[in-house]
Amino acid sequence: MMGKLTARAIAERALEIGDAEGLDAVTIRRLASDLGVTPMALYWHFKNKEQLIIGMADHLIGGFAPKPADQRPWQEQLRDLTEGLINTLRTHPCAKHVIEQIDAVAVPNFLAVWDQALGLARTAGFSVEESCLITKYLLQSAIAIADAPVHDQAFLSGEDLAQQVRFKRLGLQSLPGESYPHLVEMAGPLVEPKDPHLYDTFGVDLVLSGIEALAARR
Amino acid sequence: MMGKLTARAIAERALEIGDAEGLDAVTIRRLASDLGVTPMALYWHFKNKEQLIIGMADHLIGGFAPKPADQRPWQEQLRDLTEGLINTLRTHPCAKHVIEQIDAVAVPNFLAVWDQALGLARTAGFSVEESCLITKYLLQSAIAIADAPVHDQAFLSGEDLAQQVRFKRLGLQSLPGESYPHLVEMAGPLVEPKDPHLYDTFGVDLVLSGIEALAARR
DNA sequence: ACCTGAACACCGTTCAAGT
DNA sequence: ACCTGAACACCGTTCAAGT
Repeated sequence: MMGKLTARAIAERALEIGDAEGLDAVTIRRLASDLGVTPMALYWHFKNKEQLIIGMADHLIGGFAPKPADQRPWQEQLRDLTEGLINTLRTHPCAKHVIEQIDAVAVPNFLAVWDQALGLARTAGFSVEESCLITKYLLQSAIAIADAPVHDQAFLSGEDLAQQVRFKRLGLQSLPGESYPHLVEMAGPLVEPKDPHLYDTFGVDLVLSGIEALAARR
Repeated sequence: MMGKLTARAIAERALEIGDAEGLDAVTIRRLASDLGVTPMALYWHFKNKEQLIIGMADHLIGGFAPKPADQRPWQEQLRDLTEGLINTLRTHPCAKHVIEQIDAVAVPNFLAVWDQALGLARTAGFSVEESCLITKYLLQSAIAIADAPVHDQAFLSGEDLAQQVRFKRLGLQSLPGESYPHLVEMAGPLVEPKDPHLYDTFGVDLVLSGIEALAARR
C-alpha cells in the first residue's frame, strides 16, 4: 500500500519521529503503528531496539558520504569533515542523542568517517594515541557547536518555539543574580543567538585552532 | 535501620547503581528495592524520574566545588575547571550519560560552574555569544577526553575487563582492512592506551590551545 | 521469507489510603 | 510529613503459529 517494509524504510521513519518528537518517542510499538504493521514485524528487520538505533545512526552518517582522501592539506580536509558533521547534526535534531546512545564501532558509515579522521590526524604528525583522542574530541566538539540554540527550521511551530525561548530566558533571568551574575546577564544571547553563520565559523575555527597549534609543535 | 531515606541518600544510591551497572539500571523500582522501600516512596522526595536524574547530576557536580574566582590569569583558572570536570567524569562512569540526558539549567551546581566558565571567557576578551559557545565546547571536550579507554579502577573485575578489551580489539581488527586501514592498524591503542597521564595533559592542552589561539586574535 | 497473536516481565506514574 | 497498596498505561521481547 505505502511502499515495502524494509530496514531502510524503518530507519527513515524512525528518524522522522525522532527528529520531530525526540528520540524517546521512537518506540517499537509507536514505530510499528506508524508503519501500519505489527510491532513484531520490526523484529524481522532488526534484532532488537539497539540495532534499530544503530540503523538510524548509519542512515544519518550516510547522509554526508565522506569523499575519499584527496591531495589538499589535512587542515582543509579536516575542516570539511567537521562542517559535514555539524551540518548533519543540525538537520537532524535527534542525531545527538542517537550518537550518544550507541557504540560507534557498530555503525559502518561511522567507521568510515572515523577512519578518515584518524588518517588525517596521522598525516598531521600526531601519534597513534594522540590521533585517537583528537578524533573523539572532534566529534564532541561538533556536537557542542551544532547544539547552539536553534535558529531556524525547528520542528516546533513558530509560536511554540518563540514561547519556549521566552520561557527559557525567563528561567535564566529569574536566577539569583548574586550567585550567577553572568548567566543572568547573558540570558538573552544564551537562548537565541543573532548570527548563526558567524557562530559556525567561529566554532570550527576554535576546534581547528587547537589542533593546528599542537600540530605545529611536533 | 540503614540511615534515613533522604533525597541525598537516594541520589547517592542511584549514582552507585549507575556507576556500577550503567544508567539504564537506575530504575525507580530497582532503586526503591535497593533502599528497602516501596517505589512510590521515592516520589515523595523527587517529583519524577527526570528530577531524580537531575539530583544525581547535582550531587555529581557538587563533588568538585568551583572555587570562587581568584586573581590568577584566566588560562590557569580555565585549566583547573576543565581538569576538575574531567576528573569527576572519570570517577563516575555514568556521569556522561547523566549530563547528556538532562538540561543543565535545572542543575544548581551545574549553573555555578557554567557561570564561572562564562565569566572566565568574558575576561579572556570573547563576546557574549562566543563565550556561550566556548563554555559548551569546553564541556563537550571534557567528555571526549574523559571518555578515553578506561585504564584503571573499572567497575568490572579485572578478568572481565581484560576479556572485554580483547573482544573489542578483535572486532576492530577483523574489519575489512581495505575500507578502514587506520582503524585496523590502530586497534590496539584505540582500546587500551599506554599512558593515561600524558593522555590527560595532551587533551587539556588541545582544548586550551584552541581557546588561547582565538583569544590572542581579539 | 515475512508477518501476526498472544503472552511475559518490566517500566513510570497516579491516586487513594494509611500512620 | 512520610510511606504503602492497588491499579493503569505503556514498554521491549520471546515464541509459536500463520502465509
